[in-house]
Amino acid sequence: MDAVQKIYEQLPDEKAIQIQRTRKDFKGDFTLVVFPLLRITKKPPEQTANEIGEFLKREVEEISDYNVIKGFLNLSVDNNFWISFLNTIVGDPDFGLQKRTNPKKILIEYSSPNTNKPLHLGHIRNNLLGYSVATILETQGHEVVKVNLVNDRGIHICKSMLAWQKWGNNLDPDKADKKGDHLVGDFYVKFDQEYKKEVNTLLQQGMNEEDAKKKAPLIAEAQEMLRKWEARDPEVIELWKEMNRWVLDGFDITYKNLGVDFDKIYFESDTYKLGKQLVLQGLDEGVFYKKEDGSVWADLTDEGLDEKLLLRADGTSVYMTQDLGTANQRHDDFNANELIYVVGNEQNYHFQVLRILLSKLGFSWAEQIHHLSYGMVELPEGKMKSREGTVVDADDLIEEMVQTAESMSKELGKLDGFEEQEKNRIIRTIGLGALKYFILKVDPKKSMTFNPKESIDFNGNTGPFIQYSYTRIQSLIKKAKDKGLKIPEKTDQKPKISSKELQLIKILHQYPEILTEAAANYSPAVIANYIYEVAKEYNQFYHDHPILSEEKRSVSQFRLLLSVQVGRIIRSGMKLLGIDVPERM
RNA sequence: GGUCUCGUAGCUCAGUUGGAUAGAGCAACAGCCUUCUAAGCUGUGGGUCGCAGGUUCGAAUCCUGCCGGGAUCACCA
Repeated sequence: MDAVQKIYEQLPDEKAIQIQRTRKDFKGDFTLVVFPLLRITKKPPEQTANEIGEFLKREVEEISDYNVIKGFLNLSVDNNFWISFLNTIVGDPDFGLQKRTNPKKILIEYSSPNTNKPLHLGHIRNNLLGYSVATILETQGHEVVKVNLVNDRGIHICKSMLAWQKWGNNLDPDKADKKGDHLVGDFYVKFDQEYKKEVNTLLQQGMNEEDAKKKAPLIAEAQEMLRKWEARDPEVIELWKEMNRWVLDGFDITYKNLGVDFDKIYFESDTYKLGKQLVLQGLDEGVFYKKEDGSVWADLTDEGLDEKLLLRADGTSVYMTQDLGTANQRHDDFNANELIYVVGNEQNYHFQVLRILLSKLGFSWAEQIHHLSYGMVELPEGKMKSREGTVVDADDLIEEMVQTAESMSKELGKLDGFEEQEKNRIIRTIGLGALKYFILKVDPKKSMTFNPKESIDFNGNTGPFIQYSYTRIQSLIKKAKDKGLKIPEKTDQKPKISSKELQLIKILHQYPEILTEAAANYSPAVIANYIYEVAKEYNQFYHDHPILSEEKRSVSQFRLLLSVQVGRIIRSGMKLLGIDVPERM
């Protein structure tokens, strides 16, 4: 910008300075797009570019050369700059981590399971996204609180409980030799089957469908149970506590396998009454209104939306009421600057309304609520439907991935010479790495297709490929040490560097930008795709250039240094995604 | 029907927020194991960026309208 001012004696608009990375097929590192500057220079694009380029080459030390193609001024940065950049980052183990002067306190809610069935593929996407975004924000210097709101009450919970009472034969997870969440899920399915039978019978007796669904004895019993639960009936409460414990123990295992965790777990049974007070307050203030039957509503037609029910005629809450309450409570509990909800895109409307209602109630922090909306996970055959048994169970899937990792590794002879225990750890890391990476590399907001067969692929743009690149670097470092080759802290000499080495350094240079972008968009996918690029670039470089050759020691040292740094970037990037990398594989 | 969202190679996905000749992997085909791990590397073929307009020096990207898929518009959570 200064350059433009000096040459043309006029300060350009900040927006008019467009500097970007030069495309691969052109010579240069950074490109200045001169089109926006023509208004000031009043000269043809090429002449303008040449004038600026000449000036920069003369005045700025780091810029070694330039070339002009049409309206693009490609600037080449001196190799010494890249070498000293590499030296700098090697000396900074926290390279890329932002030290913010004004860190935010960010609360992120994710997972939010129901305690009537086990976790499935959709939950996996949710959990991985939530955990990863939390880690990314932390590295950006923010204080992050991870929260899980467990939906542990309601009619669906009663359905499982009722089925257990009727057909459970006092079975528990130990006796059934089954994870508790799966056992309870079985009863949920059982309920639905029996309920359907009843509805069919009623239909055959000539009842219409709507009535039959309402009048079936089982649903009536479940509703009765819910009433008892709300009245704190001791027997029901005890059963409820026990079965929830089974499920939660089961979830803990799945969470542990996925490598996710929480700072605080909320239970809906504790919070479901919140919000009513807020609504009544809003009613007093005239923000909401009451209908003749006594129900309370919000009028959102000004915003282009419908009316929204907040309290039923009998004074009980709905989902939205609760969410108003929990949002408020959370804001009070943590005084967070930002609240992120990781929730599927089927609730986009809900969160749109939630934000509007909170601001209508006068909460200034309403705008700090972010809905991290993610798309459905579909199977090649179509959508997953729990009732039709086409869900992919989380535990089954994890197990399947690990088993595939095992058989692939065996086939390739990768596991020879490992202790049993270490072998198991490695195949777990790889199997889960494949699964996690497959899910995280896709832009969160897009719905994605999950093909179980393809996801287990370990070649190409996959987690195992990246893990593999990392372990090769580790092995390289070890072998270098064994050979007595010292890994340099930095390189003081000025080695001649090849184009591939340069390219790698330039890619590493982008790391901080990538982190910022990922944090701003709440998108681990940005990092995933970047790490793949690093790993791929490294593999190509690695293939072309032997590093440990005796005769070219000085060159080798530099390459070793570069390898170490690539390894660090891969490891930290994978950590941000919540994916482990093995030291050897 | 209203609102939101997505549409890029046969398949799964990127595309640095408006820049240059559109990028990977898988699948197909042809090569590469005396270098440190071949879970790798090299090459070939494959595109009307859903369609049509508009905005401007310049559009996969922004605006409008169609077409197609998905979500949502519950006194379910």
